[in-house]
Amino acid sequence: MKSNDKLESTIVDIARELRISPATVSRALNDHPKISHRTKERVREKALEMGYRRNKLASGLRNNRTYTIGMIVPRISMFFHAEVITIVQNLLHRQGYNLIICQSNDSRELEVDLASALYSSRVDGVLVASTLYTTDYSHFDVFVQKGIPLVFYDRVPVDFYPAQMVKGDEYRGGYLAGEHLAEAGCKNIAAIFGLLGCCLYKGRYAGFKAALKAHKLALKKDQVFFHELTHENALATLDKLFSSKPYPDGLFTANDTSALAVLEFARENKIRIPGDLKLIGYSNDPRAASVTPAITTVDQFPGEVARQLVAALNKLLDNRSKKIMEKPEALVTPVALIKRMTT
Amino acid sequence: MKSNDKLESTIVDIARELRISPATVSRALNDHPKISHRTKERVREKALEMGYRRNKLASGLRNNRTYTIGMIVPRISMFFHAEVITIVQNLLHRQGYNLIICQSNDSRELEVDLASALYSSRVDGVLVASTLYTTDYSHFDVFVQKGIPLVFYDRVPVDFYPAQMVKGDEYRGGYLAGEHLAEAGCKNIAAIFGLLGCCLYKGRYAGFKAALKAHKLALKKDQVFFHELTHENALATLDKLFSSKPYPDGLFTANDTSALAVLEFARENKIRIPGDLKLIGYSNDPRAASVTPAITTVDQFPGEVARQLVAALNKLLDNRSKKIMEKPEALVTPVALIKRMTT
DNA sequence: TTGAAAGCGGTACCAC
DNA sequence: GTGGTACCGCTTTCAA
Repeated sequence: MKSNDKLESTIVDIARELRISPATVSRALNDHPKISHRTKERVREKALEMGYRRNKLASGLRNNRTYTIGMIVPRISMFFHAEVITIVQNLLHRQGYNLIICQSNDSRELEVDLASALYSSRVDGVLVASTLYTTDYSHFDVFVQKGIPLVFYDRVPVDFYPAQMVKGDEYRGGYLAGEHLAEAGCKNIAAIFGLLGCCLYKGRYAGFKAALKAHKLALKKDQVFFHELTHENALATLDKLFSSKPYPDGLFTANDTSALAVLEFARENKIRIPGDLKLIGYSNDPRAASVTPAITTVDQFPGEVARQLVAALNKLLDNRSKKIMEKPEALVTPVALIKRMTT
Repeated sequence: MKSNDKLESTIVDIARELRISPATVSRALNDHPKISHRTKERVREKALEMGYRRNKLASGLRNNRTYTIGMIVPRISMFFHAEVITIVQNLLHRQGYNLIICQSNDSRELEVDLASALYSSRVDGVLVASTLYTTDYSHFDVFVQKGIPLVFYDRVPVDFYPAQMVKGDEYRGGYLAGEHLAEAGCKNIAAIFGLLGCCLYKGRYAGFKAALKAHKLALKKDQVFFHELTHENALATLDKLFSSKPYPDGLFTANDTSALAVLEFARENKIRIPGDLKLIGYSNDPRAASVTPAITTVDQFPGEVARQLVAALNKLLDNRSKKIMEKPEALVTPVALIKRMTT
């Protein structure tokens, strides 16, 4: 045993062993063009032998680059987000970036903490799908001010915020749903949305309303609900909706969790779907496909979102080193109606 | 504007503004007992005013502590893992730790990269549910050697590995499933497991076999299958299983994804469940509850796993500073049979 | 109660 | 092609 008492072997240790300078070792490990092939070989060999691993803290500190991207999502268990994360991670991994995934649990307080922690870790960029309750985005100001690439997606700021965005075509999604119900012959249509403070539901609601209007159908005030889209809330709303006639013959729920709840409610209350009630959900959650009857829903193409997200990030990362500030722009990703058995 | 040209404000900037030393600023920000209350106030105020944020890279480099824990899971989209992650994150957040979540996509190659990246980031500890294909765990040796807390859970090494473990009671889970089918009167029982290289299926298989044996039932060689538990694989196996009589009257699938596939196959092939075939899955995936008929399954108590995991980690983190090395030990978390409509 | 200064590990500028 | 060295931002002796 030589000097293995020390836990970490550093670039200096390698230099000492090889009787060369730390600078040379650093350059060799970074494949610097001006280092001789032989030296590189020797250094790499020794590094391996000594179990050397670059200390990212040190190099990040020196370089102002950590090759780490932070991502904040409301819940990793949501199908859409899990998909986006997976693809983003794979894409970034290829580029040599690491991804720090953080969950806000839909708590703005936690989101604030997470943003702060990511900044403290000096991530090179941040991807965010905010909580449903985030209306004040000032906890992200620090990234904007320091010129750290920041891209919002899915749940993006409703009011102007000086950052890049990738958003789904919520309006069109809502429109497609409304149109489909109308064309299926529904005359008395109801709908359940999330809170309109969130861009998602704002868009879906607007599109849905427009579609009904285009088909000369009204969306009556007491047939539209806005609340957090949980299983329980959906059941409560259905109780209300089916407490007095006339019952609706078409229902749009702005997520699939609620649509699943509808199925459950219908089964218990002998409401036939699609016979008595036609149903459309949103997100194309796999559960919507596996349930009986399979639920008609709107696909958000998480893969496409992920690709746009990484593309936008890359552009910002490039511009950053070139010190050019791009005007923030909103990219829109497609949606599509997936027709199944509930309509 | 004073010196706001510089993007980052550091402890030195604060010191200069306040005409005190950086050391004092550092101590004030860390709430050092010997700093006067007044100085602390002034520093904190100035820090806020200047938008100062501690640079974790620098403090981590200096302290050999990053207050960051790394976590490697096969897929965040799996219900069990999503649950564990969420609870682990919440627990660690309370303790002031950040969590880096990494996905191996069940690729050992990627797992190796991720382990290396986490070490490079000098995380204070690592939590791992390995890929199905990891049998060589040497990429984690670095953590063992440097005394960095390492805890495996769920998918743990089958052979001895010198690290702490938290594993589900797979044997008992398998036993409960077998016993339940036997007690339901099944005489011709089939089963689908994952590859036995993985501790999960090894345990579930052993328990299941033992239960059948205890009930004087045989598990025939051509009625047991071992393969990756995907939807497609399950359908293929079912084709085989139902290609010739006698058909099984009881089936255990070692995950819920496969059980869902069974439901789909049964529907298409007019097999009545539970009439013709009784079915048990594993994991208590929410989909198993929402489908019709709701699937009997085995709950793994992800919350309990998460708590044990964090407890084990904390113990190691404590011991580390005390420089005591604990003997690695395997903690076992409970499972429970959730009886529903398929049995 | 506070300050001066060394140093964590790696990189890059300036020499040679 | 290689070496010497200052420095990234923060913490922590040691000294006052």
